[in-house]
Amino acid sequence: MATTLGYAILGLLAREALSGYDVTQRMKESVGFFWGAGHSQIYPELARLEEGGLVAHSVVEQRERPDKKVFEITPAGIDALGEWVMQPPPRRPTKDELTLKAYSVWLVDGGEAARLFREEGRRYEEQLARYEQIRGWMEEEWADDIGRPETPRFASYATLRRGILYERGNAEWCRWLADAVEGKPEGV
Amino acid sequence: MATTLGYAILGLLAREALSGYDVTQRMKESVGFFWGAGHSQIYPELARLEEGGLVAHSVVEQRERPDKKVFEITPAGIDALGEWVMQPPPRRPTKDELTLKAYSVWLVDGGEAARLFREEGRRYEEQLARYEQIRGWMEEEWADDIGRPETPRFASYATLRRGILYERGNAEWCRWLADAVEGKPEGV
DNA sequence: AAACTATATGTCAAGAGTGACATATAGAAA
DNA sequence: TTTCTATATGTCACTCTTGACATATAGTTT
Repeated sequence: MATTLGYAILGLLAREALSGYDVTQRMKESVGFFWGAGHSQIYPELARLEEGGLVAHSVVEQRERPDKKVFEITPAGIDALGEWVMQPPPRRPTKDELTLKAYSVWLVDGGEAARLFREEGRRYEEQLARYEQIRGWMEEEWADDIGRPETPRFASYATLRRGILYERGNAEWCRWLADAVEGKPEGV
Repeated sequence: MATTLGYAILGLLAREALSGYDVTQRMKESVGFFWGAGHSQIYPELARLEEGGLVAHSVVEQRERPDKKVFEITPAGIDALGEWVMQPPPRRPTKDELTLKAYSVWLVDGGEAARLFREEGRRYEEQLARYEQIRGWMEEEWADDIGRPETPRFASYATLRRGILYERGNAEWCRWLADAVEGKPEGV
């Protein structure tokens, strides 16, 4: 019924009612860790979801800000989201531009390549540190819900753990590659 | 100058001259581990690369098969590829449909979710096993080149290591999540 | 004889995604 | 006073990507 972006939005609205602007913000933080979209994709997609009866909006008038449309997920939306969750996702090729660059790294100077991959590794480590911090916070503040798979907090925690493994793997690989192109032997 | 797909193709042609059909096959194996494209994207992209002077083709007549166009990278193509490698890639959001499903996993039955994530975990483990096998083969057969960052074999080995960390992280996470939605405590 | 597979090269329509353009309110900063 | 930032919603053109359609040779299988 909906597109993948549609299900990403439904995943947010299943937690709380949001305006298109709010959805756009969430796409830069929480959900943004594993899916992405700009507002130019989000507003039309919300309209399509409403057309399909998966969400409904009401206008909220504001005094100190422009009025906004707040979207709520419908029972049909909850059903559609739950059914989509259980379908095994199609196996699409991972597209990783940094790995693609590594594939041609043999053409360039080792020292310069080391600089690039060390810098990229730093970025992954920074993101990893942010994730680890959020994880610590969640494990303290959400201690009870994290053990309950039927809560949205458990699901958020699960996706965070995925992000941590991802960033850690990337950071580790960048470090290894930077060392290797500089001629340092493995494990030093 | 070229698109990311263009650089993926140049990365292949920097190793050996290939027909469009060959490039398509490589996109399902080696390069396909971190980039993807069907032939309907590859043929027009090869034409664009040729227009830009980055590749050149010659027609090879065959008796038992249809004739083919074999593409070679030009010196300008090598230069463009090397320059692109050194540019830090734009930070695009990781798009992982399985993680997106995990974000809404709290809506569905724990037992059914466990089945899904265990099955997906198996797929990652299978891919990991394939990669580990290739790694073992490379470390035996390519032992000398793997220590030389200026060889294409080193670069291929580097991307394989990235793939191993990726699949391992995914498999580990799927196992953890399947256990968690079934109510099993951490580390059992 | 017909169907299927592998090789080989292309086009086309539709959908997904990006970045720029466009407009509006209101507070805060320069 | 002007500019900047945050909130708020939208469109548009362009590019990227996917999947189907299209054609052709030659060997293998049914």
